Amino acid sequence: MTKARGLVKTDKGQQTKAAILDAALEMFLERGYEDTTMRAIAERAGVALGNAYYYFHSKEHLIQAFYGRTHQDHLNASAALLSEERDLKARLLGVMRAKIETIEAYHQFAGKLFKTAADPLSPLNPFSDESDGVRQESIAVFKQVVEESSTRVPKELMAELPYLLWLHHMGIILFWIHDTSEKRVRTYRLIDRSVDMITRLIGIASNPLMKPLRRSAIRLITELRADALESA
Amino acid sequence: MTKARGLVKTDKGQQTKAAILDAALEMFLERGYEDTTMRAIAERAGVALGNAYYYFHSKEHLIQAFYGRTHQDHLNASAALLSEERDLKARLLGVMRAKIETIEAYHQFAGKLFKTAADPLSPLNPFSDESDGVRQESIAVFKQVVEESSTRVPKELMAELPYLLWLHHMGIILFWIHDTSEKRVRTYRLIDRSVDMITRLIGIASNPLMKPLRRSAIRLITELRADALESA
DNA sequence: GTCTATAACCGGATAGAC
DNA sequence: GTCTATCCGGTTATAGAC
Repeated sequence: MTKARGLVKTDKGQQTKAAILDAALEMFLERGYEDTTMRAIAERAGVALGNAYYYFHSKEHLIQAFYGRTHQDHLNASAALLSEERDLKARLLGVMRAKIETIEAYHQFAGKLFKTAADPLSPLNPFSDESDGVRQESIAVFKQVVEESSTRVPKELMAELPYLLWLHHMGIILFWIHDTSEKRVRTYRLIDRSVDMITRLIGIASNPLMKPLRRSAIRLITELRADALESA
Repeated sequence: MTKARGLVKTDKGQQTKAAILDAALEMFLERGYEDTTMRAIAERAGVALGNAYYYFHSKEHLIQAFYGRTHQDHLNASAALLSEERDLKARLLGVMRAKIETIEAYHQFAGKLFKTAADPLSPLNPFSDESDGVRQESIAVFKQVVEESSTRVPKELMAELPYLLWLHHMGIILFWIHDTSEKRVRTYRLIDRSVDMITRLIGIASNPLMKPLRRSAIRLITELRADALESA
């Protein structure tokens, strides 16, 4: 209700905003999030400190661009696989590996990033309203992974599966943040194993005998999703 | 290896440290974590600002006391149930509800707390070495939940189940942090539903026909646990 | 109304005297 | 072990230019 802030109208404004953003992402990569001051960002971008705040509510808001940027990278990196491969397991595996590959460069400051994202009140929180757009797009990728695969999934499960896979992917990222192994081998191993488990579980859950359990599980997930997103 | 800080030797030191801690926890409850300044804590404790930092490396370190305190509360709140009830589902349900009840008073600043705990480099991180003691004790509660129940669990599953239940409990807390519903009804509902699912899954996983899947799952969990704790 | 710049404020953290 | 003085950086207020 207050802020016209960030709603840039002029060309010059666009350029200024982009300059600030570029400077920020550059410096985050160079020296990490916490060691990059707003003053330094403003200086590199060639604007005054107050001006940076005119375009970005806070330092955290600069990170939102990171989401969008890496998401786009991820889409590009996954596109070929998703159009060629039809096996569900291979699709999921490929998409997850691509995800880690696209964010790998940011590993050193991902911890700080995650830290701010974990705050329920932060706009960066993946469950928050402000993250809705990115989250929807991210879930959509997993929807595509399943829908355009050769695997048949019961309709009721299909309704929740993309969200579940997105949750799984968030868990993998959490693990990756903590993973200090060389070349992130542990994360990749975890991906291999968990994707294997998931595809097997989907198979089992699709068995008609599992219907009662499946219904309970789906009710659980549906509520979980509704609640998590509503209260965020 | 560096710091003698916080290693209190004298009686007077003990008292000062305790005074600071009490003042801090009081004020966190009264006005929340972020609205409580170190200056205000020092003032209420009757010491100088610098002195508070002599005893606690940072504001975050004041929170560690919170862990110990609520864990003890949780143990007390669960003791009666654990000695009387033998049904696994009832035991797990009781322990989980007791957990939320014991931390409910801190809900308003739990978000900030979680935020710092999410940082891989923070000593408050539940996977960190510094948290090892509390984590072990916490996992031990779930070990007791299963072992002293009337349910038989395959040995290989039994080895990982306490850790899994602890992970589930961390997930519930994460949900609770984001839960703004009245009386936290959503969290309690999630507990009911997820505990129901878990006990059913244990039943299914214990079926001999499930052995191959069970083995895969257990291998996944074992590695996950080893990696998460080693790289922390 | 759109944008820029300067000067403060505030609170976490540290230095160093006693 | 305790204090005072100070730094530092995120954030805000405000004045004004286009």
